[in-house]
Amino acid sequence: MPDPAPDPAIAFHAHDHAHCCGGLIAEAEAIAASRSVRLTPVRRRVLEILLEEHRALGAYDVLERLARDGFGNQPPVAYRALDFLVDQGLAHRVARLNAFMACTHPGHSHTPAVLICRLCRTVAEAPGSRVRAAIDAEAETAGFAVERTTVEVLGLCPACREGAR
Amino acid sequence: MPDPAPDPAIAFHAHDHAHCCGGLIAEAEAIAASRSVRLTPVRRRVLEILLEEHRALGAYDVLERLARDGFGNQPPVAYRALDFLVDQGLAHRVARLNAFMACTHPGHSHTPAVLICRLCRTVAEAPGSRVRAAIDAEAETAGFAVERTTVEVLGLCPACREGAR
DNA sequence: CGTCTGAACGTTATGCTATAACATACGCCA
DNA sequence: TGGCGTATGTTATAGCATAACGTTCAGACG
Ligand SMILES: [Zn+2]
Ligand SMILES: [Zn+2]
Ligand SMILES: [Zn+2]
Ligand SMILES: [Zn+2]
Repeated sequence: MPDPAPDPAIAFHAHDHAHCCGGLIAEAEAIAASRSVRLTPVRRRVLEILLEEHRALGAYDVLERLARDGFGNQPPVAYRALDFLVDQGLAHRVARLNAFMACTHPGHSHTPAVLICRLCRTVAEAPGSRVRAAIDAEAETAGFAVERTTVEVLGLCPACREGAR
Repeated sequence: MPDPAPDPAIAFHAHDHAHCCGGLIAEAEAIAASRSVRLTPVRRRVLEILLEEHRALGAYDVLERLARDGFGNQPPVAYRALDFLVDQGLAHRVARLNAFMACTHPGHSHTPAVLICRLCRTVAEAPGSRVRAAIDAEAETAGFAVERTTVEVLGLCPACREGAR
C-alpha cells in the first residue's frame, strides 16, 4: 500500500489538503469500525471541521459551524463530540489554547509534541517519543510515576520564520 | 553559603516548609529589588498564598484568600498579581489545571517540567533542560523555531504511588 | 414483529476562567 | 507642587466547560 511514513509536521508544508482530509476521515472510519464505536454524523462533522484547516479551534468555534449545518447549537453537543474524538485519539486537546485539533496520525497511540505557530496559528505534531523518554528520565529521578504528558511548543513555523526575517 | 543545589522536586518530600516558604519569600524580595520591580503587599501576599502548600491554585482560590485579608476581591486583583509573579519567574502557570503554582527555584531562568500528582494534587518542578533539548531536536527537524514550551506531567507522586500499591 | 435497553443527542441552566475598560490612589521626580 | 507612570479598585462582560434531565434511535432478544 502506498502510505509510507508520513511527514510528522505535514501541517507546515504545502500538500494536497483535500487528499489529506479525505484520508484521515477514511482512517477514522476504519478505526471506529475496528473498535466498535460509532463515528456518528455529528462526530464525523466535527472531525471534518477540525480537519478543514491545520489549526486548533475552540469548542465554540466548532459549535458555530455545527449549528450552520443544522446540528444542535448548545455547548454540550460540541464538547461531547470533541471528547469522543480525543478519547479515540482522533483529535488532541491543546491546553495552552483551550482548543482542539485533528490528529494527523491517528491509530498510532502517541502523545505528540504540539507545535503552535504564534503568527499564523498553524498547529502541527512532532514525534513525542524522544521527549517522552527525557520526561521519563526526570520523573524517575523524582520518584514520580508518569501517566499522561502535555508537551506544547509556541514559536514560529517554517513559513512565518522566513517571513519574520 | 549553606545553600547547595536544592532538590528539584522538594514538594514531594518532607521538609521544613516554614523555612522553605520563608526562604523563597526572601529570594523573591531580593530578585524584585535587583530588578527594580516592586513586590507590593498584594503581590507578596499572593506569593505567600501560593507557597502555603505545594499545590496549584486557581485564580479564584487565590482571590478568595486575598479578600479574607482585606484586599480587593475582584478577579483582576488576583490575575494582575499572578501575571506579575509569572512574568518575574516567581510563579508558574499550569495550563492543564488552569491554575498557578509558586516557583521553587526562582532566579534561575528555567522552564521546568511540572509534575502533577493526580491523587494528592501536589505539584513539583523537575529540571526542564534535558526535555527542552529533546524538544529542540524535534523542532529543528520540523523547521520550527521554539520560543516557549509547556511540559506538564500527570501521574503519581512517590507517596501516592506507595499508597496505591 | 414488538419491546427492551443503552448510547447518542437536544436543551436548559449554571459554574468556572479570564479580560476590557475606566476610576482612584500613590510614589517619584522635575 | 504639579505632572507622570505604576499599581490598585471596581464594574461589566467575554470565553470556556459541565451538570442534569428529557427525547430519540439503533440494535439485541424473545
Ligand atoms: Zn496526533
Ligand atoms: Zn506559521
Ligand atoms: Zn520554577
Ligand atoms: Zn500524591
